[in-house]
Amino acid sequence: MSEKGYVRDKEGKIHLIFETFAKLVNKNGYDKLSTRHIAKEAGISVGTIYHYFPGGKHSIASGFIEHITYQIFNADMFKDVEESSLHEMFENLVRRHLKVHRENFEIHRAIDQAILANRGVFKRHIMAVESNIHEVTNKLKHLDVYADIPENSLFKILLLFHNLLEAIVHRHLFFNPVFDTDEELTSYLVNILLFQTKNAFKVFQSQ
Amino acid sequence: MSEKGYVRDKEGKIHLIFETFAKLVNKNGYDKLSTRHIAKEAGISVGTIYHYFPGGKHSIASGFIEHITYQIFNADMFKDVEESSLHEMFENLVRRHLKVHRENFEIHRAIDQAILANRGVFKRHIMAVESNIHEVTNKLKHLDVYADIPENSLFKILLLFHNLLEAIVHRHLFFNPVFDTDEELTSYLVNILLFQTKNAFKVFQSQ
Amino acid sequence: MSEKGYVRDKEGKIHLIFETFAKLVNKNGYDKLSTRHIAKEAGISVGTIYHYFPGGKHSIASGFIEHITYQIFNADMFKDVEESSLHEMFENLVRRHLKVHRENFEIHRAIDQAILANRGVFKRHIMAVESNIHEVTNKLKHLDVYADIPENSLFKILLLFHNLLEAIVHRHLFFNPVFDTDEELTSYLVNILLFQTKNAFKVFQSQ
Amino acid sequence: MSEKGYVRDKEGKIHLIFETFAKLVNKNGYDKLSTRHIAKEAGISVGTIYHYFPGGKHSIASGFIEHITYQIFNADMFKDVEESSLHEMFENLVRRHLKVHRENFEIHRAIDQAILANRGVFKRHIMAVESNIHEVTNKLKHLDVYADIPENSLFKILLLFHNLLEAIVHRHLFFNPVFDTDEELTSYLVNILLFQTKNAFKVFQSQ
DNA sequence: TATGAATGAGGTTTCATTCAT
DNA sequence: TATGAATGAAACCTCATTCAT
Repeated sequence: MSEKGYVRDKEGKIHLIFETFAKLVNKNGYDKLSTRHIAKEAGISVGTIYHYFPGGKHSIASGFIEHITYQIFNADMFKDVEESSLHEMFENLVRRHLKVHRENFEIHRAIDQAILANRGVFKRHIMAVESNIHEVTNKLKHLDVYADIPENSLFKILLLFHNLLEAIVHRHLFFNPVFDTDEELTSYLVNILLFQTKNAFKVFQSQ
Repeated sequence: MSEKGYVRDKEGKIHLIFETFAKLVNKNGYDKLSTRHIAKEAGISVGTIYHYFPGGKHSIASGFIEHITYQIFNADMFKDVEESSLHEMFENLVRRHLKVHRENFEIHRAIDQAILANRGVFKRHIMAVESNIHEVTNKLKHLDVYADIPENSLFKILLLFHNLLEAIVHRHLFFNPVFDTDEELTSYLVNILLFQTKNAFKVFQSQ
Repeated sequence: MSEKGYVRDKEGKIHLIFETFAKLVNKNGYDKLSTRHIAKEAGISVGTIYHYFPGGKHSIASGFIEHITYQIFNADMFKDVEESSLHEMFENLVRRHLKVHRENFEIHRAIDQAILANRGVFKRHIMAVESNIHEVTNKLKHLDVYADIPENSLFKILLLFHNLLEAIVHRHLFFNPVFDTDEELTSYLVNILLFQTKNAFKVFQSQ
Repeated sequence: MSEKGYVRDKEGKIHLIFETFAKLVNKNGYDKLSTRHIAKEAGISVGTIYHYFPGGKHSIASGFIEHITYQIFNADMFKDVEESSLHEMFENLVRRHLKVHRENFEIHRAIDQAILANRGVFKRHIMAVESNIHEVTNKLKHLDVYADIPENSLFKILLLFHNLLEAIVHRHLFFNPVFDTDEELTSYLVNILLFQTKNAFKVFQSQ
């Protein structure tokens, strides 16, 4: 039994809980989820869950959000941009975003529910997003294309970008599916994102 | 007033239930809400609630949404538009939208929760929005400014408009408050809405 | 509107209620049955049901039992008996009895439940059986084969006969299905019934 | 005794629940019984009951049946049989059977209700009876008197025996009390049982 | 006669959480 | 660390029944 053994075991448990959480949410939705269900499905005891997540179900959701924030929005999305291919890049980005959401439809819906239902989750979500976008900013600012933009402006632009993307995709998927095809949605979004980008740069230049 | 202490008043009861629902949601949020609480607060029996809303809490939310859809988006918002004042009109519109949401913050958050949690509510919500926007379309199409737009195009434009507005405001209020002031949010939204409008008209003209 | 019109209407309502009762019991069992369900299915109001059956669900069950007691045990079953064909007659009788129960399986199970659950139903059931067997006795005593048996003996024999039949069939159908085929059950029952009959007559002759 | 006021005692809890179940059924009948009442009377929480009996009331009944099946029918009943005393043995047996039922009248009626009302209880009941009679068979087959009978024949004979006994006693007690005295019932039953036994052996010998 | 709105007690079940082991 | 028995509040919903209309 190595010293690290315990730690790895601990991480394994947490991973197992997240995994089971995702599995059950995808199956039955966030509502029907309970700590007991997770425990049973994961083959561990409720006590163990509370040991790692003292806040219970919402706590797990909170943790899970941090876990997947990167998946939704990261530096790779903006890496290979050149002025000429901006449109194309946005298209890929939107498509990827849609894909991620479609593949884990229930998970993302569940996260929205958790955020709306619990103030604590709400706060940790905001912090997770912010920290993630800071990370993205830090990675991008070294690239030539973004070198001229002040760091805090870049941060703000990315934040708005992220939010616009999330807002429209979630609205379409979870609240009001108004686009008949993904193509339609993509083209709509790309247009708006391009517009926002131009705008943002204008604002930045006038500063 | 009978000895039994109850009065027959179908309309009044339903109204009372909606009223109490709103009151309690505003006070404690949708999560903490139960049919029992509503019954107690309204001074009626649980049975009565289930008599009118066999689906319980979600059913009430569902009904309530239809009840207030008009408040969020209606023809008056677009009445006094003239090309010159488009910007101004959008500003008023956004401000009004924000105001409505701020005044009933918890209600609107609750509705989002209900939609995410329950497929039935989701469906009725979509239908309510659609029917409301149809109504708006019917009222606007007689005005000179909109006379040249085919009815189904006008409908689609308004629907996208409505969704964009809702998407961004809800995201800002309930998920990720990125604007420091309402002014900032308003200006951001007006810009995007103007852009979308121009775009929509361009699309329409090219048809 | 004839004077009889009201009466016929009344009988029609009662008939409708019985019919609906049977229908719903057969569909969902006695447990899941409620006055409301009957009312809804029959297209009448709960009030009407209570008007005719002030005791509610159990009251209907009670009435229904009287309604079908005859079906289970009647004079026709014993009419064409001649010493030689006693075995055959019993066989037909048992087969018929089984058939009646199989065709209305849930109804008969429901009746047993009602009798066990409610003292009033229990009492009315006993009275119904007794009165029915009295009727059977009265019809049979005029036949040559039964002419020599004193009326009260005939009554007692028939009562025991009825009970033995019911006891074994109900046990087999509702509690402990031990016979693999209906043939097996029939032969078992015929044997016992023949034995009981001989015995009964012996007892009677020795009186 | 902890400050929390609860003790960990799995076996004891289950026993206590059965005990309380029996107590309350005897007092008010199966209908009026609820998990809430049991919890209150037993001084434990509703949750505990559902922890051990996830199916609630019917589940408890189910368990209880297995618990008392032995009491109704067991090897001891057939131990001291010698050809000469067969009649006497049956008499004791019937008397004992009646006594057991009289002493727990409501319990046995409740069990019948539970079996009729719930398919799950029905199934577990059948299995319990079968397994019990298997056990009885295993014990008896070593005795000289039963040595000549093939095991599966002995099983079948005992099963039919058990059912006949139960059928007639339950019918008399719970559905149609036709015997004026226990003596009368006993003599009737002994006769039929003797007859069945002879029959069964005849069948067996002809095989 | 017939209706069905209204009652509210009471049933089943689930839940987050604690804590002795 | 890990367990899972125990809690008991509270959710859900249904029910028989009444009574003004």
